Amino acid sequence: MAEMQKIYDPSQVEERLYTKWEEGGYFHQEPDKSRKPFTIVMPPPNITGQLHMGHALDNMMQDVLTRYHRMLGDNTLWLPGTDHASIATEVKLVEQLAEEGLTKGDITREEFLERAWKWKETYGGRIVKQLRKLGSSCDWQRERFTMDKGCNRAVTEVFVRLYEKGLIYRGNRIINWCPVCLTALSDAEVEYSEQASHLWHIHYPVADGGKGITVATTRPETLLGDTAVAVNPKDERYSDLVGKQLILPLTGRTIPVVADDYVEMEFGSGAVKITPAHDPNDFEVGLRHNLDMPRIMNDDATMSDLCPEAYVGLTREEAREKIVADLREQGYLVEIEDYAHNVGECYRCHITVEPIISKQWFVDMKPLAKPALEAVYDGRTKFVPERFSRTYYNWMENIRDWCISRQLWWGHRIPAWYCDCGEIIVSRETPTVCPKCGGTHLKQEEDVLDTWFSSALWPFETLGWPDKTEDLEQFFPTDVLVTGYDIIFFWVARMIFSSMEQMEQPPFHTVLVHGLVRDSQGRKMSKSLGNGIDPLEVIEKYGADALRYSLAVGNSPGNDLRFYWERVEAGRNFANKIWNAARFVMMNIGEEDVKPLDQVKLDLADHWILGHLDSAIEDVTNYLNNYDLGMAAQRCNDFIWDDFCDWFVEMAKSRLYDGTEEEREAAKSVLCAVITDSMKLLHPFMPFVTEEIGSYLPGMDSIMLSSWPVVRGISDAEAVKTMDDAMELIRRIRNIRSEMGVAPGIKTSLYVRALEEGSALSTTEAAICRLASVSAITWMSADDAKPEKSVSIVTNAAEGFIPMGELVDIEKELARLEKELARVHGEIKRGEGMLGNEKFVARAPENVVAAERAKLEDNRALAQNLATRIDDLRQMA
RNA sequence: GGGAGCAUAGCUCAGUUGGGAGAGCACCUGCCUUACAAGCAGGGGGUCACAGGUUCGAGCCCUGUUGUUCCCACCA
Repeated sequence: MAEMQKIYDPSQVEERLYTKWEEGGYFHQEPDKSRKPFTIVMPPPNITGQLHMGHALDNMMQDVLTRYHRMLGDNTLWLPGTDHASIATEVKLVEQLAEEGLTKGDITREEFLERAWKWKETYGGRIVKQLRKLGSSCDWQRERFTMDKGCNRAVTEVFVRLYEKGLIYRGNRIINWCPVCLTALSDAEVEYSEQASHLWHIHYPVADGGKGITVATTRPETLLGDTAVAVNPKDERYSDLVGKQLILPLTGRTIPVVADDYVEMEFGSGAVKITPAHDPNDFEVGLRHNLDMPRIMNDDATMSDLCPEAYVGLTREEAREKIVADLREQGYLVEIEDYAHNVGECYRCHITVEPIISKQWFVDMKPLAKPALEAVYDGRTKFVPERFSRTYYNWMENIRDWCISRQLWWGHRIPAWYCDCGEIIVSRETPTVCPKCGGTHLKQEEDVLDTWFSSALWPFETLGWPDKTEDLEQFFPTDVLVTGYDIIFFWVARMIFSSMEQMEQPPFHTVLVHGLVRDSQGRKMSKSLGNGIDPLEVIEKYGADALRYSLAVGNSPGNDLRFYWERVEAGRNFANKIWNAARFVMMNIGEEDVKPLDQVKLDLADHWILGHLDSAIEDVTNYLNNYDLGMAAQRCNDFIWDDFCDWFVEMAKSRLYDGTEEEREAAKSVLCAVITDSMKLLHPFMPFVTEEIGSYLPGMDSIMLSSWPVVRGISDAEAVKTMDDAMELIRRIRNIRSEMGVAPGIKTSLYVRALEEGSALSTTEAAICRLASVSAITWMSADDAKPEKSVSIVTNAAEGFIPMGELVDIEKELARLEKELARVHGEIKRGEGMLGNEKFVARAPENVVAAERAKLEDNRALAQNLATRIDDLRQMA
């Protein structure tokens, strides 16, 4: 057997073990109908991405669950993959072109895609290599890519199905346009931030004379596209002007005054300029009043030739400046007011988006949203923590149609073809003739789909859908989705409605939500701030186990956590601690066989540690089942460090060094059993060090492939209690020594007043002496103490129960709780005006009420129990 | 405007059926005790934001207040 090093060095271990696991096929399992499946699909990182702390956290959590379920014996699959990240990748590629002095216009689509695939080959593997460093036990044999052939087929299938159902349509609508990426964006892809700006008050004179109207705007450059001024129909100030024409300054055009409810009378002057082509609200007004919708900006946000000649070709910023100057000069500018308002930016390039009318493809969301909402309402999918379901409701109930077309090249090209006759053909296969006119001149849609369209299908497209594969049958629906709260809208919501539509069931039963990893000052880690911590650097310095530990301990579901090097250090220290504990065990076991627990005579300390091990197993199992990873990790730490290392190992030394053969056998057996189970419990969190230690343990091939520990129940409760007394005794002696300033090296004799004659404590006397640094214990009766010359300790085994008053009327308590419950649920009852005009009937309360009622019944039973106990105690007293 | 989170020891945070106020780091004291100084033993330190309420009992449940962070909506 190899000698264990004094200090655990992860760099000597991690890569070797990972290679062993991967090449040994440890991560891969074939579908096995005889076993319960457990499936996680990995949120696919972007191929443009580099591993960051968010990935580290996300993947640690998934790995913990995966390793746990694998050890439970489930048919476990963690399916990895990467995302083509349409827009993000295209941004990179355009940058790359720019370095060569080129633009997209200089090369063909085919050349561009060739570069993209090449880019994917070069950099796309980077992130998956990095994920391996974390110890991620995902099945790389099943690795997928959102743009591989299978995914492309799934995307096409879904698109065609939705189109045929009338849920995908093409239309002229106002959308968010990024003038740099030169593509449409969905609402979710726009980020808003408050910016200091101005409110410009501009006077629009009446064409046939009269006082005119002053409007306020944050965007004076859009004036050139105004086709009306709107006022509230109830606003008496303007009632005589409705229907009249106003002069639109700088243009020589006249525009009508229209009445529309959208206008708030109280804000500003109560009159709004209407630019239908460049503002979502104005667009709606424009539709209602049949207004012209001139697009006054080009795709790159320069002023279009629908503007007066003086402005054509200016950028929107230049146009604003010139227009304000011209208005001022011509006397139309009434006032400039400071004003802060929210401005939308492209989530990729952070340029201010321009709302623009454009012909795009959309998904009709309302019919899809309804089943997706129901799935969460009735608990088929649960968010952990639960509060994120409200975030989800909030978004899904107010869902708007999803703009899915992107004017990009890198992505799934929309499977639609246009015939010269005007017919649109949406088809799974490339069509050759137009079914309407028989024409053969068909041109495929240039646009690609939103990245999230393919991500939305991830839980089933990766398992072989639309084919009915064995994988799909066994592993779908998946179990847990682990992700940050920041992409609930982008991704989770879309996976749920896509799965409800295509698979007629939710894609997973649990969404485990985690927070963001922030820096030590609580700031978001970002490239621009330069405050990001590279997980690979952490791994290099302290090991993947230490990193994982630092992300697990002290983190509760859904909450952000701050990154601290100190925490990683604590993880490293813990790894080293257990390494040395194992080293101690191995040194003492030697080459001899270890007897099974049922063949040795257990002493007090054995019963005690085995009892504590049982409860640790129980707790850790429960925590993991409840997705409370932080608590589970903490519990492992506490048991191993405090109970096992600080107490049991120390207690066992007397027997190992000075004990009889029988005592040595027992100590070795227990040490071995406990360290083995400890490594198993900890393995999901710290896979490397536990696996490495496992390789030294007798009869252990791989901790990773071993089975999850089970409660033994062989510990004797009385013995545990006596051991607790012994520990208390030791603590008191230590205290007294410390107060008296007696160094540990100086052994004193100890007189203990035992409460009982021949206490069981005496069997562990040697260990107590050792831990308390006393040379001997003299047991005395309670009457014989000689406190003045010796340390006198009294153990009090019968100390204290919780004093509890009389429990009052249980019925009253129940009634009160129920009243409260009714009120609470009265408040959260939802269902007003959701999904547009369609009234959605919520059925949240029924099952919640049932659950609450069950809880109350439990409470009641508990209360009755306590009352009985108190009665018993009273009678005893 | 709507919604959610957070406020517990000097710092960062745990605390899930209401009954012990805790961990890591920092600090103080004593220890190189043959697994581990990346360690061991002992210790100081908190009116659990504030005010009410329910309860025999509240960090935990209810109401309100203050401070703070975030998400959604976007009244020009």
